[in-house]
Amino acid sequence: MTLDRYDRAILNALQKDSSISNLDLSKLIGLSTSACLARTKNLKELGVIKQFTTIVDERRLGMETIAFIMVILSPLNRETANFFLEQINKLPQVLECYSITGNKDYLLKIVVKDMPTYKDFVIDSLMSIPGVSRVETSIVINTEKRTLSIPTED
Amino acid sequence: MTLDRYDRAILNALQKDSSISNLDLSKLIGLSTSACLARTKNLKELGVIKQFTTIVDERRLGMETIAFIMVILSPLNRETANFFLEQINKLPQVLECYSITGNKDYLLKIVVKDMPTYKDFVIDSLMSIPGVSRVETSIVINTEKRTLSIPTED
DNA sequence: CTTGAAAGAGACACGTC
DNA sequence: GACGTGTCTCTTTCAAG
Repeated sequence: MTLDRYDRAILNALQKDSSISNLDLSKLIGLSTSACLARTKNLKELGVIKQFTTIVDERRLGMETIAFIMVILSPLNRETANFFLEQINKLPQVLECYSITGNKDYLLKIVVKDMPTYKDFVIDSLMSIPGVSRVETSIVINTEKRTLSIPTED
Repeated sequence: MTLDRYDRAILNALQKDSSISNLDLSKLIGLSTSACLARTKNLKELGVIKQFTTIVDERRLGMETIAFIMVILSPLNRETANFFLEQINKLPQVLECYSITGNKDYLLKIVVKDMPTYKDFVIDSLMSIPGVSRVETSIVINTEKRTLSIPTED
C-alpha cells in the first residue's frame, strides 16, 4: 500500500479542514468528484484516516490548566503497568499517555479547570494508583504551536 | 458566555465524530435540527470550536518515530525566544510546542520517518537554532492513550 | 481515470406557534 | 425553544468512454 500525490493532497486538505465538501476537495486536488470520493473512502477503510474530529478551545470551556506529567512506575512490571494504563484510560483529564524512553516511564498530558483541581487530581487520582512512585510536573505556560497535520512526505 | 448541557452534548459528539450530520446530531442530543444547527454555528463563531480536522495514522504514512524533546534556551530572552518560535513554526516535523514551567523552557512533539531522520532533524534543524543549548529527548515507545476530547465539565 | 445523468439526502433560511 | 416548508447544494451511484 503506497500513497500517491493525490492521496497525500487529500490527507493534507482534510487535516486542515475536514468539513470541506467532496466537491471542493476534488477541485482542490484536481480530480473528479467520483475519483476523489473513492480515494477518501478508501483511506478511511485502510485506516490511514482514523477519525474526523473537532478541536475545541479548552480555555473557553473553562479548562485553563494544561500540564505534562512524567511518571515513574515501580516496580515496573507487567502487572503494575497494565493496572496503571487501565486507570489512566478511565481518567478523562488524561488526554494523552505515552510510554517513553529515558529515565521516566510515561508521559501524560492533562487538562483540568485550574491549579487547585490539578493538585487534587495528582493526589487523588494519579498518586493513588499503585506503583506510581514519582511524578514530575510541567505546567504549560503557553501553547506556542499545535497542529495535527502529519507531514505526508519526507 | 456559559454553555448549557446541550452545548456540551454537541461538543462531545463532534469531538467523537465531526462527520455526523446535523440531523443525526440533533436526534442524539434531543433538539430540533434548526436549534441544533444554530448552536453548532454559534459555537464555531464564538471560537469554542476551533477546527474540524482529521486524525491520520502516522505509522501508515511511514512516520514511525514520535519524540518529545525538552529544550533549554540560553540566554532566555525575548529575542532568542522569538527567533526560536519563529523557526519552530516553520518546521513541519514539530507538531506541538509548549512553553512550560520547571527546569526546561519548551516541550516539543516531533514526528519523523525513522531514527536516522530524527538524528538529522535534531542536529540540523533544532540544535542549529541560536540559543538552543540543551535538549533532552524522550522517544515514544507506544501511544497508550490519545484523545482530543476535552472534558466538558468538572 | 473521466464525464454526465439521476435520485436521494441534507443544509439552511423562512415563516408560524 | 419546536415545527413545517421550500429551495438549493452536495452526495452517491451508475452508466459509458
